[in-house]
Amino acid sequence: MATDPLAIFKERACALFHDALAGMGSEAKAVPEVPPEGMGDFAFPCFLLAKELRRPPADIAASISGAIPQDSHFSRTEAKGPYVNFHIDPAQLMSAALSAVLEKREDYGNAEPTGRKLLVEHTSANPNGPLHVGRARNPIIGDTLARILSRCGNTVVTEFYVDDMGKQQVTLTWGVENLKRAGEAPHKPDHSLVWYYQEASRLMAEDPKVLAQIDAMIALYEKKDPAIAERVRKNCQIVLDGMTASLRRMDINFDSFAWESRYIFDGTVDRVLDELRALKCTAEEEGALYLNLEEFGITGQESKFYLTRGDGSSLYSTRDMAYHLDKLSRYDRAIDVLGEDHRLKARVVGIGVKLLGEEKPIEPIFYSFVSLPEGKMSTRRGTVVYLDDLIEESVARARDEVEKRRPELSEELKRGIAEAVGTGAIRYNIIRVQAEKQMVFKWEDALNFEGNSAPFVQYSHARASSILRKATAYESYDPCLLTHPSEIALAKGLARFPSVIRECGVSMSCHLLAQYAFEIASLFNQFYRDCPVLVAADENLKNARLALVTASKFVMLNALDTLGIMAPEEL
RNA sequence: GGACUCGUGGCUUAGCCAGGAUAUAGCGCUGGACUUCUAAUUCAGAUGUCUCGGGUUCGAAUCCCGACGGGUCCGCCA
Repeated sequence: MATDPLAIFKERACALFHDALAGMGSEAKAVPEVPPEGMGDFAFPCFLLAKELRRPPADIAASISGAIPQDSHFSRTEAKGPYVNFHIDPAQLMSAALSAVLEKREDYGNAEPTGRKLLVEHTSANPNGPLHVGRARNPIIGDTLARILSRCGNTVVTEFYVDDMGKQQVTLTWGVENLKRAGEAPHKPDHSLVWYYQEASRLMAEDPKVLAQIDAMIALYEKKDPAIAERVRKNCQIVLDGMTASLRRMDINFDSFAWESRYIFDGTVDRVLDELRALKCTAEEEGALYLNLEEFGITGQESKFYLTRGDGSSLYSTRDMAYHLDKLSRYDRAIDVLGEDHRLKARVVGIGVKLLGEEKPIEPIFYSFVSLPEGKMSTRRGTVVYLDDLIEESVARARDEVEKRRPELSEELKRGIAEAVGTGAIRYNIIRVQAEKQMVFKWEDALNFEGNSAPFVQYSHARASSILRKATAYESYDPCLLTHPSEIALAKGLARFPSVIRECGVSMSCHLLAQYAFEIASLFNQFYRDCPVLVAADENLKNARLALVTASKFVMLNALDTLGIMAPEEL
């Protein structure tokens, strides 16, 4: 059974079009496009054929259209200017869409298994304080992408790369071990520890003795001192636990954690350095090994890329090369979700990994920063909006709305709805924007529950659920009874879901899925307005509409699930 | 200074990779729809030199070059 109900129509249209074209003596191939509203379902442009056949495009379209025989899949095919447009027979489409969704249900939209195992590395934030809204774009993109790629038939593993070797983590540990906090500490561990990091950073900047102590700790750490490693890791783990707790609330979970220090302590970084040292494109300068980037097309001041310090100790990107070699040996594809500040580094790590003999590429996805209206966010300076505060605020606002709209619901139900709406709205509002566009964080946008938002989709899903709750189960349905334009438009939308998932996976972009979810919800709302279900004219029409409602509910559910957003039965 | 990236109604945004038929939507604005399966909904209307200038093309929001504006990077930090 076909997973994609549109595929059979598309193939048929292509075959008919090319048969007609062959009849005119042309071997040319044309790819169908999606025409504007009301002009059918597949459009074949005839511009490219104009040159070969030496006739105007509109002429060719008319001839081809005339040569296409009547076909049961299509209600009509017509030439419209320079295009040949195919209109899918609405009854056939309705039938194909409904049977595809109702057969696959929760799995509708999933592709056949590829047999490939992928790793999506995301978040990987320095464990020196709680996640802020700027960084939150990373886990939301990463988790959504993992869900999309999984529906595309891959086995997907998500991983958090824990940077436990950085100066920031040592600074945090120095703070925890040397500073005494006055007053009450915040309850959540990451929020409690960030004070030590901020305070230690401040002291380090004004007091050279503090700086010296921290530098001494770093030196010891780099000599692979196990005791200090344990002290630093302990604090990293505490902050990490706080971060993952916040993310869990948005249904973001990690399958594994890779600790940066591991690659130092188990000797893989040393092996990587030995191999790099032997290459022609590396050289040393006062004991420091560097990679000459000029021959890779990266010129200017950044053409010398340092791999070690003068004392031979490794640098961040070198350790990243070791990590990526390990990843690529374990998985068929390695995808990294990275902030735009990592663009150059990611390129260099990619070059390094290739030089070290790895054939598979690292596939980075970049996103631009989320800033505040008054400037960029910084944990060190404390100019941030913490993710936890945003979640609290969003859930509280959702709670107010539920209280206002559904006072009769039980306490437990209201709490569950507020949580789903509050966290869903955050995920949606971040994922709906293309990753590479920069965003300015505004509370009013982040807490938008109307229009293009998660609650809009959740609300439509709840409406569908409500109808199904009140209806008695139908035995069978006749898709031919569904002929209202709103019903047809909705069915066409439902039929598109598998190709939307595929497109998101191929282009590795998540914002298209949010847009699709919104479109389906909007189509469902129009159907809801135009076509009464429970009080339909007769029993047969009611059953057919119940089938359409059921299918719509599954598609909205699947789209929301792929976006990592809960779909409550009631709102 | 060099490199990368983004620039689409008042605000936010899709389309750009694979150029083609009236540029997608949301917010906001004006006006309408709750005796109707949940109005977090819906309908109508106003709002655009697709940053600017060149080029390629029968045809450019889309490709190329240049400029301008925002962001980011250019450390033996991470």
